[in-house]
Amino acid sequence: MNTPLLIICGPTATGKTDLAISLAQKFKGEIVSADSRQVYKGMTIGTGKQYSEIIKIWGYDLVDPNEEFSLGHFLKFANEKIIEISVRGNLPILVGGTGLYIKGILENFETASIPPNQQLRTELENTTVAALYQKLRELDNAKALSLNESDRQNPRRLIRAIEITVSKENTNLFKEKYNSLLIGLRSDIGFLEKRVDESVKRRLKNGVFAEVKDLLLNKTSVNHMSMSATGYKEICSYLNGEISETEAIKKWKLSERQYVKRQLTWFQKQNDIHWFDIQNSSYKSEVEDLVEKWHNKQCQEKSRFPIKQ
RNA sequence: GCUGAGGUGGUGGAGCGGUCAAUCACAACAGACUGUAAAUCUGUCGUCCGAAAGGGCUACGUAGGUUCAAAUCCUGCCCUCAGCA
Repeated sequence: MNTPLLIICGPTATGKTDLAISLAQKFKGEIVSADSRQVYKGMTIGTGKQYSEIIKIWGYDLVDPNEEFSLGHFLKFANEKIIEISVRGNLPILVGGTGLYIKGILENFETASIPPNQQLRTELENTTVAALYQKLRELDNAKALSLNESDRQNPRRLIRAIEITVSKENTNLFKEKYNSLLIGLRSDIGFLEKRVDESVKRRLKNGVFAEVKDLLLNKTSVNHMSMSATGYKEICSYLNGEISETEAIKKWKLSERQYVKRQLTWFQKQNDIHWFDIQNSSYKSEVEDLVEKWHNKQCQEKSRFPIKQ
């Protein structure tokens, strides 16, 4: 029998973690965060981490903001964590807004374990998209043809595709299979925008500016991926004197809204998500009912086919 | 009141007689996504008809004028900004 895995996804500022905590209490769960920016130490206020005293949340503070972290690291970490939690007899709950990370857990990404090839990336840095595409066609024509019009013009994707063809690494390292239930939280865009604005306000009050200042003082490079996070990016521009404080806040709010839309576009396309509107006052109990049914079924099967973990 | 600069699409800002429905950027809208994913990339973007090719209409403060042709030249008027009174 496959490991049960409860997943809570959706755009930012929908209360995913709050919901997860309450479900974890009810169903004896532990949370694994699927968030590409909460992995960085010291990025707490801006990324909206919610440390909980009652429920363990894994996946926060995994690396320094100057370190590399990406899908491959996440899959390794999260898959191990989920199994551990399950072995412990608890329910693993994966919570987050990083769509690719969640997809990576659910599907088998064969090439996700191939690490970046820095030398190659530097070499190809200034190559035009046309030339990159041409190169990919020579190396792996099938792959090149499989790319859509958008990706054919995306240097980052083209370089990665080339990187994979050149790689000698073993693939297929993350091969877990889960019995998952996906819960998606969302609402109409106007409501979500309001929530996002409030959340920005709250984080300002909680001292994000000071947090970013500290990070920069601790030698975090503005060019590092961690500092491309929404809010951090804008605050860095302000601290570097490129824009005013008011502008930074305005841009931050804007980026948040745009991010919400991108997340909605992504998640809308994913299959098997049970969607709940957070404006619906009874959504929490509806989620609980659904999870309970699913959870009971998992438990029954477990007792019917007991296997040694 | 005088002098100088300027008024362009949702915004910033090019254009300075024809190839202009107007470079570009931003916003907006739609979308893509298999180790950077809170990243990156694509398409649309005055309006109407059309599946498309294409066509019609309305537009560069405003009213006139010059010209075969005006966002671009000239004049009046109305605004904005800067300097002087």
